[in-house]
Amino acid sequence: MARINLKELSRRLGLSMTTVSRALNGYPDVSPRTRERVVSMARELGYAPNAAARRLTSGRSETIGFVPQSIAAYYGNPYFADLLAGIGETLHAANFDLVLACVPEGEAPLDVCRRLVEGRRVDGLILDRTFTEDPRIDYLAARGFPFATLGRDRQAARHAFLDIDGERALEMATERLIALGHREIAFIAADPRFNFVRERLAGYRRALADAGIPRRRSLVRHDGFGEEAGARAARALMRLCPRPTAILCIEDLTAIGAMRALRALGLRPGREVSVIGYNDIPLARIAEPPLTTIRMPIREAGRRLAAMVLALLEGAAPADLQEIWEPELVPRESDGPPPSPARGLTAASVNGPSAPPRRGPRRPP
Amino acid sequence: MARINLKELSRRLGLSMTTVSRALNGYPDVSPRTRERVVSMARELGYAPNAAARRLTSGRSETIGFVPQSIAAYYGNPYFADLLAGIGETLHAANFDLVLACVPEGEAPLDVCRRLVEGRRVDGLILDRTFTEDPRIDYLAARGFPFATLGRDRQAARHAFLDIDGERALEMATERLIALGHREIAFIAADPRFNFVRERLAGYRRALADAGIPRRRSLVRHDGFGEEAGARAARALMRLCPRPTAILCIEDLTAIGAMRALRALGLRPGREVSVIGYNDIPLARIAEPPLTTIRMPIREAGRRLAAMVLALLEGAAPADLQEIWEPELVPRESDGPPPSPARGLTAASVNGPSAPPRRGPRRPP
DNA sequence: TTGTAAGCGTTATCAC
DNA sequence: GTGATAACGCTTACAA
Repeated sequence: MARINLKELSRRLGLSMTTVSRALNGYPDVSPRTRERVVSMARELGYAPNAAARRLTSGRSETIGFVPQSIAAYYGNPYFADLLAGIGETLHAANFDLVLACVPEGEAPLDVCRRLVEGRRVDGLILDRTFTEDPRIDYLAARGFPFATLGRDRQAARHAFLDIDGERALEMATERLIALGHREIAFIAADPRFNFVRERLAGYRRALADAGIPRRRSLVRHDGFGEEAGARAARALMRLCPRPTAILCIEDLTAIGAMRALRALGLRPGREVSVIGYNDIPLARIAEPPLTTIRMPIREAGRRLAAMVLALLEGAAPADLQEIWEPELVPRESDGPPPSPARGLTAASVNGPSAPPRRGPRRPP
Repeated sequence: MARINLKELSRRLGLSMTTVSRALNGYPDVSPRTRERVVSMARELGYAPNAAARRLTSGRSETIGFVPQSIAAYYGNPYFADLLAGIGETLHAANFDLVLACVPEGEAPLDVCRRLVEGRRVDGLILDRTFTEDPRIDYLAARGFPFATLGRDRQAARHAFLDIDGERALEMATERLIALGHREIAFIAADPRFNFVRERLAGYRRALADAGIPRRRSLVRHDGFGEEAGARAARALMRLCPRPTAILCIEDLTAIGAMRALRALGLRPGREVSVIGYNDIPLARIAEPPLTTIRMPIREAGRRLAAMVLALLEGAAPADLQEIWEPELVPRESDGPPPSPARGLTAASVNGPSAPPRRGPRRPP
């Protein structure tokens, strides 16, 4: 089956390429009869415009790139598929392609961005897990290239972003622990070059400050993601004096590793030591004990990010495309009052009134 | 910074576009001095060829598409990122882009393939989780379009594929249970339209047949993926008479759900009832008890699939690009002899000699 | 309402 | 070795 092109299609119709093109692309100045003839013959012959030609002429690639900081950082994170599905489904509806840029180890995400931008392979980009000093952002912002990030950063004022408020999330989690009576609250964090890590640290610190609890540096660790890191950090924390009675974790697997290490030390998570995770992966619900954690509407976030980039291409101003969504704290059984409560609160009295009111995320139009 | 194109670059060099193009693309008939001048000035001016123009002229898109049967089927599966990373990294090295096609619910994967193929958006495709009757395959094979699948199917003789041998995996797992003394062995499978499900069922049946154990239809269920499905299926299986003493599962989350349901019934997984999973997700190692399961080198598989498609574009014959890799059984603690052993075997005597010799996967050249 | 013709930025085919 | 020049298949002023 020889592929048919516009020239051949219009020849068979006895029309000019111009008219056929216009009929197919929905321009108004074509008579209804002509349009109908064109459309039906195009369908019959299986005509599909050559994307390269269309892109060359129009100057638009109808493609959006997604450049993860590192796909490796998503290993074991079951929500990567969700994020991609959200992005992809929105782009698909707009007839855009999604190019997934994989940054191999040893290569810089910036170089991958460059290749995409300078070769005009994409019309816009989506970035995630930005660094405090992120060359991708400097580069794109300097060129005025359309892009949106998942998460805020220092330059956020200048570009589109969607942040699921990690600062607020850790503030909520920390407040919850404080209300339960904890005062020695540890945080197993990760590389603070990640903006989302810094953000969550800020929430933790703010809650402590608001409660008048002095910070102890040794309670904050940067062991990072995964179960092993969590276990290692928990063991180290349990050697401190005084020992923390609660541990916040940068993500659920870290928390689950921490809980495992605690059990191995004869400490029951949720009783002797409280643990709170982040992400609400499926495992969180069935962990022992079920993990109190933070839920993020990640699929929805993917959709919105894609919609933001498309809006930028339509001329929207970045300043109008900046959203911060409220995360949701999911109370389960891995936290509770400290062994010798400083105040007389129960888990119930905390779950009740201070359960966070859920503000639904704003939807794309 | 105005984007510079070939015309402008050659004007500044005082050379023709032809020569510059040839110098840049490594053609032999350019003098070394000229090439050097061209390359250095191109770098200096930040010249990057326009992808659309290049694609239009060359007829190649330098893009490979990946069309998952459904991204939704990967939710909660932490290895999706691994597969993509493997594919992406190999394509990147060949200077190819990866288009991830998301098939929204309600749309047919075939239509997504069509769009990519007929718009010449991709030079080749990678498919996964093929169906027994898979219109994507019929379509691509009929057109002679280059593609490779993750997993075999009925038409496998005609196209490139890489299969991590699910039939062998389930045969191994079933043999292991038989050697431990089990005879009532159940299988919680999934929709048998998936070739990988049928394949695994075949391995299960072959092992039973080889051991002279008659099949019982009620021992095979098709509840599908995820923890809930596993729990439901396990409860149903435990109502059977005689009750199965072992349960094979289509994937780890299913197995973990089954174990949960068993515990709720007062049955200890690995003691009263053996359970074996599939995939070796991180959770498998830390489940209670740690789950015996099948490990797949999924990242490596992604790399090899990408390499296969690239080889097809170089003219390789599909028949030379068909590989079946040996999976690896990871023995842990969720299986053991049945409560009243038919024969006197211990778990140790099974783990020892019949632990599968690992044939390493063949590597891409 | 329809048609003509000029690009878009490359690569490939020839000559020189 | 190098350089005109013609595709590639489409969109879009501009004309009719």
